[in-house]
Amino acid sequence: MDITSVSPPPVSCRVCRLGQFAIYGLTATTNPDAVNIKRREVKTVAAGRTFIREGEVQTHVHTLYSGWAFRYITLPKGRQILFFHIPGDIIALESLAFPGMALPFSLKSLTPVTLCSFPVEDAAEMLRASQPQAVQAAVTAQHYFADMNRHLADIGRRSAMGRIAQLLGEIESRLRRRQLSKNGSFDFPIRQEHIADALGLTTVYVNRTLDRLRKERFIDFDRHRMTIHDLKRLHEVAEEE
Amino acid sequence: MDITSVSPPPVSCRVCRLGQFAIYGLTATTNPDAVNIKRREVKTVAAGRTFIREGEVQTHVHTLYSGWAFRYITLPKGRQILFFHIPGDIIALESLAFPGMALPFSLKSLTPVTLCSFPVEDAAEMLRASQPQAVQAAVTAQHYFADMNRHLADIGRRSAMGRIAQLLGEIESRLRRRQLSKNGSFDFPIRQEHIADALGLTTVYVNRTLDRLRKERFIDFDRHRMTIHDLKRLHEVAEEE
DNA sequence: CGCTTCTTTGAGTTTGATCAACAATGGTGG
DNA sequence: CCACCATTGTTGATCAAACTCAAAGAAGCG
Repeated sequence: MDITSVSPPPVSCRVCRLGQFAIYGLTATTNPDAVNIKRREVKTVAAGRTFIREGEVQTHVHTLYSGWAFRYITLPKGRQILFFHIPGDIIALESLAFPGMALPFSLKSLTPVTLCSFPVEDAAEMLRASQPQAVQAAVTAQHYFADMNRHLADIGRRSAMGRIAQLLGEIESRLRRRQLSKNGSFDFPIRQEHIADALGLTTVYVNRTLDRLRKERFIDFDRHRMTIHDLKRLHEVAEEE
Repeated sequence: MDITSVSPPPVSCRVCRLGQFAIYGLTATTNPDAVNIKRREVKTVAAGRTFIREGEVQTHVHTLYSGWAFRYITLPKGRQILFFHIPGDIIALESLAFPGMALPFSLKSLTPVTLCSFPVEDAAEMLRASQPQAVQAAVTAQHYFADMNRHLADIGRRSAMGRIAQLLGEIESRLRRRQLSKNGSFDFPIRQEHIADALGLTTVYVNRTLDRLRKERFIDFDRHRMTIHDLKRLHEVAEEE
């Protein structure tokens, strides 16, 4: 892993606002010290760094404590972004499900990033220690795999407009669950190039489509912030196109 | 499950040519009777039937003993085919990885299909009983999830020509590993409509593209059989477009 | 043989890509 | 604080890929 620096004194898991959303969320709520003990490292990564490379075997799973990152595959024709990670996400979940697995994708930071890292075996033990926690973790993993199916379908069948509306809607909904979106307005460090790489479009066309969405008052944005004016209407666009 | 009829006297797993390719393949090779004992049912399904529906919880995992099927999601805009299953494939692998999970997709038969079904718990036990078998099964599952990532990338970034070449190449390679393709020639019960639904194209355009591949002597086909004349060249097309 | 499901072909249209500038933004060092 | 540079975003013109609509041929099946 490409670590830029070790972060300032780690906050105790006891006061972490994001732990409840992590894969060990139940434990984080009922017994934060149990999480704190397992957390071996807190790492920071500068913006724009590939900090996990395709083919690596991960000894740790990571909770994205702050910042955004994305998961991608490199293809002859360019890169395909598979997923955008927001604060509270678990990274390298598959290393937990399949210990020893070589990851089939890389990870790159969009912003400076802070990761809380747990040895795979310790994380697994934490889940095993509590039946309800194990169930919750399994549900998270299921959602995650089901989402992959859906994403595949989204790319295959929707127009540029529909795909972008869908992506924005999905990101907003994930941020909202973490209390990181207020009234449809949220930090948005994704550049148009990344949207293009995630949806199989060109940057130019992403720009024109975003412009249409802006002109038609669906959304507003500048380089740092996105605001969705009418989530329901945006959702309709996503469904219909 | 939508069972059309119970099949004729089940063949013993001892003489099954496909068991070695299943998720319990190692056990099937070293101790076929252990597999036979766990196999509770052999079912047949007529062609063109949806035999597992989205949202169902599976009590069994199934090995596709004969015939082809596909996995799909229904969307407002039509269906998205996620995967084509060939003989020897495991169906509903995720029910084994996550017992009790509601499947996020449906399954439909392309041809008449025979399934060997194992209670989830028995299958899990069979894997646990042998360390090397457990490892092999985990590897299979990993490949499977990695393939999903790749498929997503394929749809996003390739032209119609590239996608079709890629799909044909991948199917041929999977069939070959099961000794179901000889010299690039194999049974092919997939209709052009299914290719379209898998790749996010229209049937008409799939037809024109297949026609181009035929005219340029990459492939030959009629309704039942596909022949790939030069696998390497087809692979190049898949990579480049 | 008659019906249904698939495949094939034609003509015209739309979506999104390509190529090429140029403008705005956000650091950075001086 | 300003000048400079590297990214990122915006716009125009043109082109190609893929879609739509429509209709006619094969194939397969009862």
